[in-house]
Amino acid sequence: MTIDPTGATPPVGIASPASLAVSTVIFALRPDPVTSIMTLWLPLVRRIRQPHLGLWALPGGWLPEDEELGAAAGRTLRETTGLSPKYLEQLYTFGGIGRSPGTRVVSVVYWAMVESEEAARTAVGENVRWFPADHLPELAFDHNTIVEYAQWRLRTKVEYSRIAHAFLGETFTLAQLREVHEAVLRKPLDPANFRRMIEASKVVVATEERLAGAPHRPPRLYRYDSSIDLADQGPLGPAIIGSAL
Amino acid sequence: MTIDPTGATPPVGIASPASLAVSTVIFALRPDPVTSIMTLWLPLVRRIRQPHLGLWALPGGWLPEDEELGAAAGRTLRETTGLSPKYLEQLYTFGGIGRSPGTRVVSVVYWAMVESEEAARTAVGENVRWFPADHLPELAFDHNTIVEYAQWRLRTKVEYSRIAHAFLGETFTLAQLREVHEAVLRKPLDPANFRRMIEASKVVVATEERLAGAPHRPPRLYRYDSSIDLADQGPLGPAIIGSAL
DNA sequence: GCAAAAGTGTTAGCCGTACACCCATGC
DNA sequence: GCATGGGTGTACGGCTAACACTTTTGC
Repeated sequence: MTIDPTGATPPVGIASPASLAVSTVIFALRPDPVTSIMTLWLPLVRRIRQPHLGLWALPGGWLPEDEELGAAAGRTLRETTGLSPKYLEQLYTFGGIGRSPGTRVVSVVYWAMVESEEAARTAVGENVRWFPADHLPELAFDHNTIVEYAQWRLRTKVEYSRIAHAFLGETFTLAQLREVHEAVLRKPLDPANFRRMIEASKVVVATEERLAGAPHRPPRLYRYDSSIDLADQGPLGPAIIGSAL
Repeated sequence: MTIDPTGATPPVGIASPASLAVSTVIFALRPDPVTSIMTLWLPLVRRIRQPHLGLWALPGGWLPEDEELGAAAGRTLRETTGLSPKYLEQLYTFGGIGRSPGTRVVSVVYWAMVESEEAARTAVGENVRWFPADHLPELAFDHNTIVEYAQWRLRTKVEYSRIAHAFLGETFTLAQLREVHEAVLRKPLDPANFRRMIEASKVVVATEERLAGAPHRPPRLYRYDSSIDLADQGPLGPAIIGSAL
């Protein structure tokens, strides 16, 4: 009986049972090329090795011995896509035996959000490209499943926590914030009720500035109130917010 | 640039960056020895190796190359505690660099629930013991943090999903089901409103049997309706329910 | 009959939804 | 001034909390 739970000594007599990788599902809001409506997009990288050479996959890499899990997720996505996430949180660990041909690979997967402006700045090349989240090609490994799960998590979490501002810049209008919710939840929201819901949650504070230029009444700009977070994130805390990677 | 996200080939030139372990937080409901009120308990195993020799820890073990993550969690907890969980779900992956002296250990942690009767049958020995969840001793590694997080997950999940029946046997009274909710949420619930809430959710079906023996009106026995599960468990599905390990 | 828990009924308040309506700006 | 989105007011319906009340058993 080998009772050595989560212990420190490596498995005696067992040589490297599985390889440990870290991957990230990154979300950003970008306008649909034809309708201009904001929808969910995510960047993928083309595989330049076997297996699944040529297929699109989530950015990621192997876990170095001296790097924290979240830090490794942030680093690999910055190295491969050039993006700096505003929010990063562990999603799930995928370790199915058959998920990768050859050696067993266990992937600790994170999910992240980047601002729309940051996403627009990204270098898009032959091996990095943005895809609309609900029209993905066939991905490498089990990455289609992973993306599905990440989208589900994003949708549920937008409703009970207030993470939507991670898609936006420092200041934003309530219409922009509503646009985020609508894109994630894939349904229109009543502007009046949305305003009251956000005001009641107290997660935003009004600034004195207004956004001019449009042929309507100029909307007020708001700022996220970092001192308040109503969502009970649990004893682990809410992962990395801001560019504190 | 090593782009090989979640890939198949082991890290080239990097020898076994971290050891992979699997641990489980197991919950059961047992009566408080003095007040007889049902509260949350969990079984721990005493460490019989360094580091943290002698301290109590979560049951677990190393991940074999040919075993699924959930299966390994179920097997190790059965081997160390003799318990068969009725519900098992991945909790979180802990991989902090300093969490274990010596080699880097990444632990994929699961959480589980066992029936009260099953828990009562368990062999309790020198190296396996039940502890009340809110009066734990100092545990090995970061296991205190892990248990905290698991309790938080259990509390939140009891409210939006209907997993409380995993603590109970095949049939149960609504008072017993309410007792589960009260123990997990640590607050009393109105019997009348609880009844209506459960009936509205349609997760239980009434049987014709009643529980006699007490000096009151005998309560009706209910059964869990496996065909209905209102909680949106996401694309990954709800982990293992029943003894299908 | 009496105590105690099972089970039913009723009411008040809160909250999400729907929608009518006024406000302010560019053209 | 007119179209359009920003912003406010209000009323309805469903859900939950609180609690009175009836039912059914063992003693």
